[in-house]
Amino acid sequence: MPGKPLTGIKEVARIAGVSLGTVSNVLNRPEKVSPATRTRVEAVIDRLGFVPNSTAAELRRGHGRLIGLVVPDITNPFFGEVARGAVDVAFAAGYVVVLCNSDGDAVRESRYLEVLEEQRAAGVLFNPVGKVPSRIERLRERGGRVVFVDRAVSAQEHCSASVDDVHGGQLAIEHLLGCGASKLVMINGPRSLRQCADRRRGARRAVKSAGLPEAALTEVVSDVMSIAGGVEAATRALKVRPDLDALFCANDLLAIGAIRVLQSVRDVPRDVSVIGYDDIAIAADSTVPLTSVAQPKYELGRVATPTARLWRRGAFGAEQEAARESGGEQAVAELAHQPQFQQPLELGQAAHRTPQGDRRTHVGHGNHVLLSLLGH
Amino acid sequence: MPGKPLTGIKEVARIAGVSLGTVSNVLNRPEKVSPATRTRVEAVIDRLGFVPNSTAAELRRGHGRLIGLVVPDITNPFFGEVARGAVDVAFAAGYVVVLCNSDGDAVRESRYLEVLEEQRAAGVLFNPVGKVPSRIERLRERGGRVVFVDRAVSAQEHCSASVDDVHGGQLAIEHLLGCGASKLVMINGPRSLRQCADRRRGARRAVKSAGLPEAALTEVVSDVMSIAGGVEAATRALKVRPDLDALFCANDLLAIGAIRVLQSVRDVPRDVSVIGYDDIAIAADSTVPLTSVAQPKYELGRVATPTARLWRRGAFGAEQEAARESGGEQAVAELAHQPQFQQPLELGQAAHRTPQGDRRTHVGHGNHVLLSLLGH
DNA sequence: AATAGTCGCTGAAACCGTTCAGGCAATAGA
DNA sequence: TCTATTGCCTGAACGGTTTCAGCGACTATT
Repeated sequence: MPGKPLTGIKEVARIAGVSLGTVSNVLNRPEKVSPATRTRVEAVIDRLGFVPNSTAAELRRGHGRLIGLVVPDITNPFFGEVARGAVDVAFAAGYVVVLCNSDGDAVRESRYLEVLEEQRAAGVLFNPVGKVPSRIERLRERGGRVVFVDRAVSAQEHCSASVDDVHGGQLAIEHLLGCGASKLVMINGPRSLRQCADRRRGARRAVKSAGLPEAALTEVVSDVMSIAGGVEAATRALKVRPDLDALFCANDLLAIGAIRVLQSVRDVPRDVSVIGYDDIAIAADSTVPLTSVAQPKYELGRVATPTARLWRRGAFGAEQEAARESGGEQAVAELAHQPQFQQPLELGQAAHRTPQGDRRTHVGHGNHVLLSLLGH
Repeated sequence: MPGKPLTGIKEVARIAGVSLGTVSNVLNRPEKVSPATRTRVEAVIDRLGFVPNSTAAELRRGHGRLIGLVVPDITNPFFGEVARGAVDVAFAAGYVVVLCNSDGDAVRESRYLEVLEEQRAAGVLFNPVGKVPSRIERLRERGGRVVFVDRAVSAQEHCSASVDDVHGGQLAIEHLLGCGASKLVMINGPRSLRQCADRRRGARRAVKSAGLPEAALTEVVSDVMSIAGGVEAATRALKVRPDLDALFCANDLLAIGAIRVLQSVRDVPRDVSVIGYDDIAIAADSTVPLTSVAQPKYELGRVATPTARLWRRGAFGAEQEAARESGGEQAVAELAHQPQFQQPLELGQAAHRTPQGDRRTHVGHGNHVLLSLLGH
């Protein structure tokens, strides 16, 4: 059944007339082998179609080349982009990303962490459904590298990659005020999520800075951050604040839902300005373009991944040292400036041309990813 | 550095006062162990916080519990849904899905297949970027299970899970004709993709069946099946066929782009009926709901996965036998009727209520997934 | 009472790379 | 000539689990 009995390193060594160790060196430390021998061994490898068995290598090394990405919903374009960023970086380094879709279910999430532990994963990129599960502690004890993505947790406890959501919330409200609005509504997600709490904080701060009374901003909370949630919350918002002239939604899906409702009552965007958060592609390109606070989604994945992969091996040099010296303080690293992150990204303040004209603006974080490294 | 030296099965055996084999049995074949011993061993496992090392197990077994999912673009909601289906099934069976995003790049795709081979993946779910790469043959020779997803390939050569796209194309045109249209345009993807060719074939068939001349349907091809592609193709379509009164797009992203263009010239959907393909969630929920041919996306992933996982172990009983007897003929299996696929799905012919009223219809394949099993 | 079968368990082999102490030979330096 | 140094290679130990022949003890069959 299993085709030809797989060729192993042993067979290669025998045929090439060298020892096991030499073949291994050709594979992993070519510079240690004389060109002549190397060529000969490589020829045999090709001829035999030998493919190294990475399970064996992992067993020996004690850990694998798998990186877990645990997210609540991979069909959400936001996480899709994060995943792309993570996969790209991981892949370039010879690692493989395991997609773990917890589907908003804590049990499943926990089971995934267990599997990753069994697989001796090299690292875990984690966006928890709710509270940080205790299993994470176990994983960490065993030397597993865990990085929270888009979920700042106290820097004393964990590594994380996130953006400054307080700032984001502030940007959103400033944009709305710039449109001349004064009767503001924010449709928020559950405040137990750090991001939501932060965005709200920023929003309130912006209101205050503008010299407006606190009451100028009404908050409506939706349990689910989906289109359906937006529909429901907007309906409530119209009851609570029928005269609203601007709407800030904690993510784009909420905004899409909300706009659907608003449209049936008011002229959007003439009478009501709307701004979302995340800047998912579909929002930019949808039939009614949506203004949104851009997040460096792809970049979040990109930045978090090397941390999960090689944190502790000193690859971050200065940053790591800084974090270590301050005994677990939050290190703010603009990784965009490091060589491995030099690819230009089209984020930041940028107008976006649409067939309907420039109805849309990105209000962005640029590349500013907060990377919190823990002194383990 | 690596916390406490990980407890192995050996340690557990020693402490519980049994042999290695017994611990292994407790883990994998509990029924072979007397209740007394089992409880004792389990207690030790708990106490020590022992987590089996699956790399070792995989090395011994000769294959892993990883299933590769290779797709051109995971941010496309279509593949997102397929992934969900695959992950759900795989997970329930203790397998883990590795997300491999080839990003439309054949080189990267090939590299992924290599990694999966090195990892001795249990199976590969594959939606190739272009031609079927030769590496697939190698993989198969080694006993790797490969299943093509949403990409029917000749049944003599490979397993695949797909839907009848000829039928889908036919459904689409029938819907448009039912709306009273007669000047039809189809915006298609590259005809080198089987799906696109099939959808076109179905469309032409429907035109013919309705007694219309072939010229009633004009085809416009877009290289990329994205929103941007739709914008571009629709612009061309308006030039070629300015009087069009109905539009069929080979996927929803194309349709979204096309509608944006059409809207600026005509009243959609009053003057021009539009139908997409895939029925991605965002299309259903977007500000302008889009009629679409529903595909059982999630189901495709669900059905393909067990095939990749245990094909050859006889798990499909009758189906497998049938396929084997006919020496590689295409076996059409309505797996929806098998116990493991009994969860009801809301697909098929169904009206969809939106705030704007019933502007949207699913025209669907229902659960009918074509599963082509190969007699290896 | 002898034979066969079953049950629960043991212990060692096998899986396949990686690693590392060490060996050998050639070259450089004294 | 003798000692270091360096470059290249060897080969055995190792890692954690699964698998399987086999063993002793007990039960059922004849």
